[in-house]
Amino acid sequence: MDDPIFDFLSKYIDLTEEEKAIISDIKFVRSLKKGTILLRQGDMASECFFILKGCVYSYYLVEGEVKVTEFFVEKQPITPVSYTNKQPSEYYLECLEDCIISMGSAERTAELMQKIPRLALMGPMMLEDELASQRIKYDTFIKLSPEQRYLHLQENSPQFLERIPQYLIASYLGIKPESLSRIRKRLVK
Amino acid sequence: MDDPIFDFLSKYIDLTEEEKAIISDIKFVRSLKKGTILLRQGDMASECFFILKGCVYSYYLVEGEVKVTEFFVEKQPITPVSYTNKQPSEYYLECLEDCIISMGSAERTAELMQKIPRLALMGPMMLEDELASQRIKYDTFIKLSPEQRYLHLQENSPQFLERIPQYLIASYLGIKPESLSRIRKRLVK
DNA sequence: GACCTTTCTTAACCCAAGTCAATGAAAAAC
DNA sequence: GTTTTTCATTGACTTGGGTTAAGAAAGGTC
Repeated sequence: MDDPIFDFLSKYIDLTEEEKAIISDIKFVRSLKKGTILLRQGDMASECFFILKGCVYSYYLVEGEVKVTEFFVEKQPITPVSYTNKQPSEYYLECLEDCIISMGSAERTAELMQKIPRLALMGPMMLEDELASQRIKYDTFIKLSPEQRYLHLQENSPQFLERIPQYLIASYLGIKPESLSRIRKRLVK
Repeated sequence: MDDPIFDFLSKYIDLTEEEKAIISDIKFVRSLKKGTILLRQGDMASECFFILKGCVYSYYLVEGEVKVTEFFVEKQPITPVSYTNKQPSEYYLECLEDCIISMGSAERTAELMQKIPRLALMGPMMLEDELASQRIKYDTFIKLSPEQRYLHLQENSPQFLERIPQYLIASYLGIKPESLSRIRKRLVK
């Protein structure tokens, strides 16, 4: 059983084969085309997600302009703010590639928790990890110039540069595509 | 009993008078002079903090330059990343004014949890709140230009503009003090 | 008050990112 | 395979923040 979900869960908890079977039984997996919108600004998030294959990005639409805040790839969970705080979402979630995604509704989560109560222990651990990485992301952005941010991305997430179009990378770095082109040109020398 | 701590805790949990007495008994409060450093880059955080009075800020030192990431004021908890993940801190915490601060060590927290077990329920709730506000902070920074960030601060945290020197506000907004001066001048017109 | 330190403002000049427009390259659609 | 659309690059020009340096204003101290 080499499902990416179990790979992910094993970071937090050791599951027996029976427990894995229960999870496999309850989980709800969907194939989604590139361009599919998982969550729209203004909508309530009724699901959280786990990416089995593909790539998803989150963005705000500010005066018609896309502002990318995050890329998610294989083995990453996505818990929309809207799912947690029950307010309409401020941002979009969209598939950047054809994706295979496991969807988690409140009902299915409740069913899982009922059948495997100790799964609840994972919640705070995941929250802690999420908070730490969110803080690091903010602090990195603050500390670095656009050029340094590009180098940092090259260093730390080179896969992104290969599979994600440059105009979205530019937005993620807080600059325009033309500026990213120039930065790349500068760096070649 | 109008201690700011109980005001804060009441957001998450209703405490009996006995429980409040236990907390008052265990809590450890210190008066600290302006300029006191609560946490140094490279040090392990052995305490978390709750501000009863005063103002604290966090900053990185990048090539000798101060990069402010956060201001904390009355009724705010401060849980250093280093306290949670047991790694040396990457940033500093310093008193911006004379402060009265309640300090929380792992030992005192354990003692509290033992005497009032249901306090443990608060942990995940606080984490969730922290995560949401951290995300909003990042997203706001990404979405706005320096001038818009200043207007946003003026709108949402006007107290900061009164009690915090402008060169630290500038750093928090990601710009130099001279640029903030110019932005303010532009906006007057 | 006089002195010193810290903070804020202004001005001149520089540079990197934004804007606008054109072109080329690559990918998608037919 | 051709057409159409999307994406990336380049150039000319603008704009806003960085740099440096000087001086003004505000706060503390003796």
